[in-house]
Amino acid sequence: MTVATQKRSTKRARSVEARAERRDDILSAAERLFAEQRFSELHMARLANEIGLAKGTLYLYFPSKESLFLAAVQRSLDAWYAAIGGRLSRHAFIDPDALARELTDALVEQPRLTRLLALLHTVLEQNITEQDAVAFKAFLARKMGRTGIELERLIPALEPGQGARLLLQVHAVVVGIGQASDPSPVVNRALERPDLQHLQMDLPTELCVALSALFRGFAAALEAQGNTP
Amino acid sequence: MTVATQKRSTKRARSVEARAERRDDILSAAERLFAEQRFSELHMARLANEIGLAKGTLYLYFPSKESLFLAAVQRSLDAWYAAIGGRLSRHAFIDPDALARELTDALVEQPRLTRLLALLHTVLEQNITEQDAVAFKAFLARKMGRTGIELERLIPALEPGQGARLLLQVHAVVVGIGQASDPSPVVNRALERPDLQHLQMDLPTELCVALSALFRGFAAALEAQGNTP
Amino acid sequence: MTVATQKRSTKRARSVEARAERRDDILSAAERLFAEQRFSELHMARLANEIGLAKGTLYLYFPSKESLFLAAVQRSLDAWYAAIGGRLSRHAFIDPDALARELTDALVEQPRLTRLLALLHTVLEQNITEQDAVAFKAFLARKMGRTGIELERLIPALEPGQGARLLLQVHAVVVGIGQASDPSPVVNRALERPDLQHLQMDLPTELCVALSALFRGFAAALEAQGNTP
Amino acid sequence: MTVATQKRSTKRARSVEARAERRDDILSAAERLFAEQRFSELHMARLANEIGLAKGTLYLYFPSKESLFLAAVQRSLDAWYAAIGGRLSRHAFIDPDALARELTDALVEQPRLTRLLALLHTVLEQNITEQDAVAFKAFLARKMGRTGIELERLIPALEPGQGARLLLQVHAVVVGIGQASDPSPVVNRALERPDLQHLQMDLPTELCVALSALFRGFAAALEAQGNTP
DNA sequence: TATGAATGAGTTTTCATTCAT
DNA sequence: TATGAATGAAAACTCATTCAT
Repeated sequence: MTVATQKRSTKRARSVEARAERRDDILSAAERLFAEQRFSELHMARLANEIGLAKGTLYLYFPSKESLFLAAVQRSLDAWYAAIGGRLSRHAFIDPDALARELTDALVEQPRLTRLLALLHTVLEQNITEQDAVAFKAFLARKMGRTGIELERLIPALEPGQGARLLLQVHAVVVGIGQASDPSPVVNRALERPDLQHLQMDLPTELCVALSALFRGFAAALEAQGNTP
Repeated sequence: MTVATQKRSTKRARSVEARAERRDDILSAAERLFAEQRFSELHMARLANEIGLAKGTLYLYFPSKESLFLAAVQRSLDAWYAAIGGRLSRHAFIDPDALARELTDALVEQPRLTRLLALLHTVLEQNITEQDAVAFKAFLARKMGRTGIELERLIPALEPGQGARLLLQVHAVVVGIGQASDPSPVVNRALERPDLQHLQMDLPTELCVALSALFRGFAAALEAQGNTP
Repeated sequence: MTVATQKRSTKRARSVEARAERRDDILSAAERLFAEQRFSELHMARLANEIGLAKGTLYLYFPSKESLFLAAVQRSLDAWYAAIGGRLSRHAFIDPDALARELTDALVEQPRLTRLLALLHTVLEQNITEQDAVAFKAFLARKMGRTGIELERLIPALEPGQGARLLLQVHAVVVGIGQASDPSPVVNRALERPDLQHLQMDLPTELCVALSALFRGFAAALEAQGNTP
Repeated sequence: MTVATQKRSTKRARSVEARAERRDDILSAAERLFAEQRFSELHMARLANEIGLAKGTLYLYFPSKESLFLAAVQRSLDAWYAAIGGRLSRHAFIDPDALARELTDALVEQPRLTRLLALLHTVLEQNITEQDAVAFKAFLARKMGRTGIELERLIPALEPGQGARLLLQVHAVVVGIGQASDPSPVVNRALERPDLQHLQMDLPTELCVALSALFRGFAAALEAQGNTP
């Protein structure tokens, strides 16, 4: 199917940079292959082969398959938050629709993130060490905190801390719509039937609508609260 | 050759009613045990044993483990929609907060539904026949269609068909927040740390907030649209 | 595939004759289905369904699947020996070629016998009671004894007892060529290749050649022995 | 997730030779154990354990149980043909009895071959890939072709191609008599009864007689044909 | 560092047979 | 007799991970 890239260079990664680069290669390959195959179907052997490494070598960079994919999730989330940061910094204030659009556009640039996020709850978080869990969640808290503050800057109605909370809900919505819009092949075929087509969800469209509504509603609720304390 | 060393036989379900009842017993047990153990840890043997049946008997009622749990999801969803129907029918009109509250309350009455829903995308829909997928999605379409119309009655701003679409988003939100609020034990422990506590999500609270915002925002968007066509 | 005959008459077989007839129906169905499906793929449920009986009913007639098929083998062997008897009785003496032809022709009239015989050694005789084994072998001894005597009548060179012994070898040859000429679908496909076609064996042709050679050689050996005692 | 609790590791077969040797060890063990236990009773676990390997390791050498035993059949057949080749090369010409004796003696040196051959038709050839089937049959064609030519040299009456054909029949006879002379324990007990003893077949004796007759008859038929064309 | 041979835990599903009805 | 619901034993194979080289 996918031809083994087999770089056959397989030089030893001696320097720190070389190691970091190889680690990144692994994550990229994992991300790429994961777009084609489900987690359980994507074997470490295939991944190693794709990169031109031996199976054992992967374990010099990641202690487990779960840990490897957790790193991939993290990397992809990182990129998303970076993209969001860049986009938001260009606004002085922003209305719900525009914010939803920015987040959605930033997500579309990371087309593999949603699949990876779906792994998070159902697979990865079931099979990692507490240490990894803490590290990942701390990373998430950091990113959300930072971007939350940015949101609070853009949406005056948001009080301190509510930006991050809003982001938690954004996450949930991304996960939910992400899963609904990425059905398995079998389900996909079922949803092609005329009478079931309206159950299909297009990720960008629906996500933008949902986020927009969420932001609008959130703001409205806060204003209502604010007006009638 | 294969000797069946009968131990103690359960009463035979010969009538149609008895069969339906036994099927229901199986689903109830599956639901109950699934609240304790993850899907992959919940073996058919344990399930059978719990009910006092032999493993093979389960397969007289469901062709596979996946199919069994799909039926459990369906039953639980059915109950949720029934509860929603009952609750909504008592309103002539409804505001976003109240609607969010009703849906949330109805969900809280089905505490196992969210976990089952999380299975849907990641496990069940990967391993079922197209026929089962069609049946399940048709069931979903029916329920959503009916309840969608009810929503359109309660929220005048909703045009025909938008009730069901809104429900698709409700589903996504339920799935997303459901997963976020039901972390694995390891993650749970991580989230107990002071600096990570704010990542915890309480299902009823957050769901109600999110749905309320969603409805409010949806209505607002529609009105905005309606006012400036 | 094969449409369930579903006689739905399913009258109770009260008289002895009715029982015998039903037993025969079962054997006929077993033989017929066994021509389509290998032993392990031919389930008792399918067999029962084909006849329009319930699974359990089969066990009122045969104590086990193996026993059922052993009876089928026996019935088919019986028919073969009957056919042979009829054919041989029409000769006063016979030459090797003609004898081989008669046996082969008699076998061709029982096209399912060879498959059943292949079951005998590898499956049935591994899983029957000693009692059944004795009964079957005694039956075989009876048939072979009788026909052996007939052979001794037709081939003067044969001394008493050698007819039966010759038949044992005939059996072996029938089994061996029977298996070789009835390859599995996969092997069949392999044997269609030009360079492998010469490994194909046509049962009637090869059997006749082999038996003819066997008889001719047997007679020659005896004569050689007889001439130089 | 899946923790590999290494116990004691066998020496790793890294070189090509070491791998070939290990493969051979596996085949030898399989052959040896198969003399004691029927195919279905001989579990891969037992086999692995016997060699001091883990189950999984077997699958590094053979893709399936069937494929493993097919290789065993092939190896054993190979040895038989080698033995035959050696024996026949010592003759300038040969009479039927002597030929039968050589083949029988060569077979007796491979006491496990007949059992393995019985597997071929009933089990192995039902469960292999077409590719494996082709490879095996091609191997067989090669061996038979070579030995067939040898036969044609030794038996002048044989025309080109008839040596191989004769070998096909030899195969069939070996299979048939092999099965008849290797009854299951139960049948064996039945055949110990005085009135059934004459159904017992002694492999070397009966095979030699049958082959001798076959060759003699074959030659006679050819001569008859040759004399009266 | 890299390799890849070796490890071994882990579980659904089938189907001949039984027996309550 | 007939039914068919219930029984439960049974085993090959995968693949993440390890570790000798």
